[in-house]
Amino acid sequence: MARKPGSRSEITGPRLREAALRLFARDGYAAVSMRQIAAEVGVQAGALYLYTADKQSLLADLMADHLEALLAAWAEEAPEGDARARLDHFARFHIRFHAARADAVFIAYMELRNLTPGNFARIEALRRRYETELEQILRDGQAEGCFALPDTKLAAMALIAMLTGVNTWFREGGRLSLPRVEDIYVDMVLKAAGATAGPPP
Amino acid sequence: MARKPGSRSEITGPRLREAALRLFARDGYAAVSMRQIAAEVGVQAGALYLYTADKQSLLADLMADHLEALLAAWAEEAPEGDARARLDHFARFHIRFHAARADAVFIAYMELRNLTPGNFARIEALRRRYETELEQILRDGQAEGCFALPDTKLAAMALIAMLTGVNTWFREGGRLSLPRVEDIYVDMVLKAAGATAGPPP
DNA sequence: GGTTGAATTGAACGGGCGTTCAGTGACAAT
DNA sequence: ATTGTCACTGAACGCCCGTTCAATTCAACC
Repeated sequence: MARKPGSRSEITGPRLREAALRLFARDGYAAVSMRQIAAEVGVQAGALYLYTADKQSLLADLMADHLEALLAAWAEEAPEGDARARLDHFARFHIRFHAARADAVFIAYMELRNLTPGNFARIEALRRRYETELEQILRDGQAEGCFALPDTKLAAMALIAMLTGVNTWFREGGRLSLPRVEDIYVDMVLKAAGATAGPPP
Repeated sequence: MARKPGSRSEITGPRLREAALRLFARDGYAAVSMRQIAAEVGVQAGALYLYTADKQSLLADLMADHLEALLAAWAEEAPEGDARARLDHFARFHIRFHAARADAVFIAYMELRNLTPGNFARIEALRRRYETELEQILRDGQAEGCFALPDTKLAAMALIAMLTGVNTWFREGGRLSLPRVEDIYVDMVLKAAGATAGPPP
């Protein structure tokens, strides 16, 4: 047996990426073997190398794609208005986007140490760009006089850590709906930023 | 050659735990081999099994010890006073304790998925106990009327995520000293909790 | 319907894994 | 000086790892 009936690269390629994403998120990059991924795809291990140079770039590409999708999605929202409204928007966007891609988020935060230095730099630069988006909002708010923050850089990291933390416990169908979670976090985020009172939720 | 000169179990035991802690934190549990740990200790791999039943319980014990030390240290601080002062105290304690044990913190958050179900339950129960300590402060503050929180459970998780995030970037000798970082985070934490104004920092 | 190129197999490569255990040298107590 | 236990070695067990490659079969086009 060699080539399988119905086989097409536009099918196997994405399936490889989906399987790798799920398995890496569940068990960790180091604990998942190429043979396990191949079995999930329904293929022998050797066939994977038609779609990725090696295991390392499979991981790096998954992470880079996730972060690029994140930046692209945020760029598309491009909120207008005062800093308060934009921070509200950012918090909701972050929670919503991350809740919809739990596996990719998990990998992008947990598997950084398994990247080679070159790949790490590439990924880290993308993450930094996203952080800067929030930092800009905080700086603008500071300038407009509607936020009160001792350090915008720290605040950006603190708020992102808080928002990303949602992913560790949120499950669809739990005690709270996602919009309700958004409301609660927006309230805390705005308060933490020292936002002057705006329209009540 | 068999027994080595100067060898004593009170020495090798701790050295094993220190080496495992450092290597697990740096490379991840799955990526570190017993032979690597042994080399770090200066011993052959087989000798490790005089000090741990297997690799899995080595990890579980490191995590349990960390969380038990955390709970014990917090119990010893036992802050008195109103909820606002206790929340201030908790935030500073959390940042200080975690900054001093970056490796253990990292492992306790990142390697949960490498625990067997039994060990996972044991560790998770300890973490939950710590979360409850904060939640109690928030509930008391809510009752005292000095906090304004839509959901104390969520707030507890959100604040812990924010505080623990410090560990991802804080390095001794960086732009900000630890006490300064504490001040900044306490400010944001109190604001996020909707704390009514107290003494300025 | 024949040809060509794409998709895949299956075996092999060298190496590392966690764990066990008989053997051995060093220390402590007598 | 002898004994007994403690701490450790070194080899072995069976197994899995990431990656390569010749051979093979299918799909697509002429």
